[in-house]
Amino acid sequence: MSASLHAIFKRIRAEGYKLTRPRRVVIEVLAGGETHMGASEIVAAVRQKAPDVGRASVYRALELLTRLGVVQVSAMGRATTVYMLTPACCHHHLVCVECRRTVELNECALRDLEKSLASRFGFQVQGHLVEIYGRCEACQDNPGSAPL
Amino acid sequence: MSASLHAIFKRIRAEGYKLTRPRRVVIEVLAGGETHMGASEIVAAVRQKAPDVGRASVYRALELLTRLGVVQVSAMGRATTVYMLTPACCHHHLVCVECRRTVELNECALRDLEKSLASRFGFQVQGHLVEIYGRCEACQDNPGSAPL
DNA sequence: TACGAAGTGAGATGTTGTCTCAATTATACG
DNA sequence: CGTATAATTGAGACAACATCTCACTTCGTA
Ligand SMILES: [Zn+2]
Ligand SMILES: [Zn+2]
Ligand SMILES: [Zn+2]
Ligand SMILES: [Zn+2]
Repeated sequence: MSASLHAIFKRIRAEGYKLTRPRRVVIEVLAGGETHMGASEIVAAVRQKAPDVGRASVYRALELLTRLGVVQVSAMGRATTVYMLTPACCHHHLVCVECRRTVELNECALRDLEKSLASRFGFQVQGHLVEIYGRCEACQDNPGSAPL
Repeated sequence: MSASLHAIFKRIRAEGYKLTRPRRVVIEVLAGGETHMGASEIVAAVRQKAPDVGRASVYRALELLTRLGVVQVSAMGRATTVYMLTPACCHHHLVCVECRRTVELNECALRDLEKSLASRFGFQVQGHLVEIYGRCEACQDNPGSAPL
């Protein structure tokens, strides 16, 4: 799925940042968990593996990793955000706005677009996020019955 | 840009919800403001137009409007979310992970994909969100200098 | 008019995110 | 391998954000 952990670690050092324990554990947790996790879930999982890691450091790590393009933040149609490792082999999300269930898509419609952006805007593309919203089959008849 | 306010109001009633003052004002604020606004900005703007509207109702309206596909929530690479009216004529975001500046794109690479999803997954597509992350020209040389 | 369902405002409460600062540690260099 | 040093950390205070409860209002319908 995502780039190997080793490659990510190397990347952090290459950018001039230290590869510290909090950063390493956050990455491992994201790699081992669900496709996307809330910040509090990440904090809990990190402290299970490394009880001495502070909450602030988890947030700081997530912020850095987002800047590096290693991690992506998404709202998934909600008020609070979730984090995920940026998938190397592109997967987009189909999100049901009623029940919040998601389906992962393995096709990508943006590769060509990305290339053209680099030249048109001088933009150094790190990755992209695509979320398609709607109602899943089950929720089309009984709207407003979101279980989550 | 987005569907006309009148069309949105009609839509709310058509779905069986009441068109109340909080809901109307939230929509007006989103239509009149920046392309995307944080929840607290929305609350402030709403209370300027209608001081008697409670914060909870603003959140409730945003939640409903998101379920209806009228509003989209996005993280824009940050820990806190922003809201925007779902653009009728598709615009995608190019987001700089360093300085948070964004560029709006007016092309859409997903229309065909959307159609095929409907048949393959029985999914009733309401809209989609595309964010492309990277570093803008100015931030490629001096990373970590985010002003915002 | 009486009813019930849907919606609301206020504020308590809970959750999430940020900040400060002394103490610690990863890395480069000798 | 120490040592120097700047980056990074943990703790907990703090601030912002989001949700929940509940009595009250609104509105369509009988
Ligand atoms: Zn659903
Ligand atoms: Zn893609
Ligand atoms: Zn930038
Ligand atoms: Zn599009």
